This record gives sequence, structure tokens and C-alpha cells, in this order.
Amino acid sequence: MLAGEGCPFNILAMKDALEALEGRWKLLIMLSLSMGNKRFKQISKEVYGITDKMLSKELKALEMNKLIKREVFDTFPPTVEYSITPHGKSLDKLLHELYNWGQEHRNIIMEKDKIAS
Amino acid sequence: MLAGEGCPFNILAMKDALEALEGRWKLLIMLSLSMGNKRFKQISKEVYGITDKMLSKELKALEMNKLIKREVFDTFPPTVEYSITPHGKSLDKLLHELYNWGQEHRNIIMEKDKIAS
DNA sequence: TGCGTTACTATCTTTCCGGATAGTGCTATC
DNA sequence: GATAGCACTATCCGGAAAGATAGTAACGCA
Repeated sequence: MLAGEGCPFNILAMKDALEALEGRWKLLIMLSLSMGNKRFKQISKEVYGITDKMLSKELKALEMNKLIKREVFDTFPPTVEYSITPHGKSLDKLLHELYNWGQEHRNIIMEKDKIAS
Repeated sequence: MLAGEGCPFNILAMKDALEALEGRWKLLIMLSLSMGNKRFKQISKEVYGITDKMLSKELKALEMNKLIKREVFDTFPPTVEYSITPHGKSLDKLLHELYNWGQEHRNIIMEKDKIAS
């Protein structure tokens, strides 16, 4: 794409993908859920530093994007369980690429910094 | 990663990758430059809606991340040319994955919406 | 002289986002 | 009765980000 290959280019799809994961909390929440279905409070505890308000907001966004499922149980007090959807799991390949590029990126940035110092 | 594969997990690298591209303008700027080296004003014209201030800020961030190169020419008025670095071009694979997932994501979101309506 | 050029930058204002905190309602338990 | 639990939500506030606009310096040109 950037290398001039003349690929059919749809930037909106890329933006959607980035937006699905951007911000401080989404990846951390997904990571927490990747280790098993969880209730609100469990996630809150595992994702250090997040407020209930932010957690609620981020969970909503993830649910809207069908990356996670929210299941309400008829208990008292009412409990809600969150889990990753198959669509959420389809992020794996992308996350691998993010990881790979991010590692390389860190190397590039660190290497140059090392040489400079 | 999310599918429970027990991959060695470095969320920071992924965050770096996301942050390198996030926001309203970075992808658009990279797209503009992918079609050829450009001067400030050219990018400004091609990336519809961006203010000089935001363009300057975003170009700085992209340069800090070594995704683009800024070259100053000894002309009058002084001219500056921006181009994508090899490291910037290394984003290609990741962008492909973003595109692929984003397309699938759109399908999933649109399909469900269609069924609902 | 006046205006344009170039790639920014400064400043004031507006908008947006998140922190901090309090609150919700009904059951369960002490 | 008092308190806790649950998953949120409301509200006030301050900080961050971006919009809107003006400005910069020195050359080139009419």
C-alpha cells in the first residue's frame, strides 16, 4: 500500500480496525477476557487503574463492535458476564501483526537512540 | 493471543503500533505521501480538512516514529519535503491486515444490522 | 512600497474527555 | 437497623486537544 503497489485502497476499513482497538483500555480489557469470561468487577480489578466509568464505556464500545458478548444473569444482585466473541477472536492475526511490527518498531527506535547516546 | 494460545505477550509493542497510526490524520498523511514525496502545502491540500497546526503536529509525530523523513532545502522561501522511510514502508503488512480485518468487520457489523432491520 | 511565498508557531477560545465522587434499587446477611 | 453487593450512571470539574486566527522573517516580484 505505502510501497506503491497500487492496491485497491479502502482507508475506511483500516480506520475501523484501528478505532476498534484504540485508546488506553481496549487491548487490556481484551487481554483480561482472553484468559476467561469475566464479570465487571473482575475486569475492573485486573485492568489496573481503570475507573468503573471508563470500564463501562469501553465495554459498551467493544460490545457495539461485536468483539465481546455481555450476558446478564438473573441473580441477585444481578450479575453480568463478558466474553470474547468469535469475531473478537478473529483479531488474532491482526494482533500478531501489531505485535510483530511493534517489536520491530521498538528495535528501530531504540537502536537509533542507542547510537545517538 | 485472544484465542488462548499462550503466546508470549507484549502488549506494549502492540500499543506502540496502534499509537503510531491512531487518530484522524496519520493514515491519511501516509497515504498522501505513498503517492510520492511532498511538501507541507501539498499534503495540506490533499488531506482535506486538516489545519496547518494539526498537520505540523502529526508530521512531527510521524517523524519522531521514523515513519517519514523531513528534508529541508536551502531555497527561498525555505522548502521542506516529506517522504516515507523504509521503516514507514514496513507498515505494509500490518496495513494489509488492518484492511482485511476492517473489511470483515464491516461485513459483520453491516450483516447484523441488515438482519435487524 | 506592497504583496506573496514557505513552513511553521503563538494565542485565545471552544470542545471533548476523563477523574473524582456520589448515587441507584432491591435483596441478603449480620 | 446497618451494611454490603452488583453493575452501572449522574454530575461537577479540570485538563487536554483542537479550532480559529494572526503572526513570523527574509527574499522575490510587480
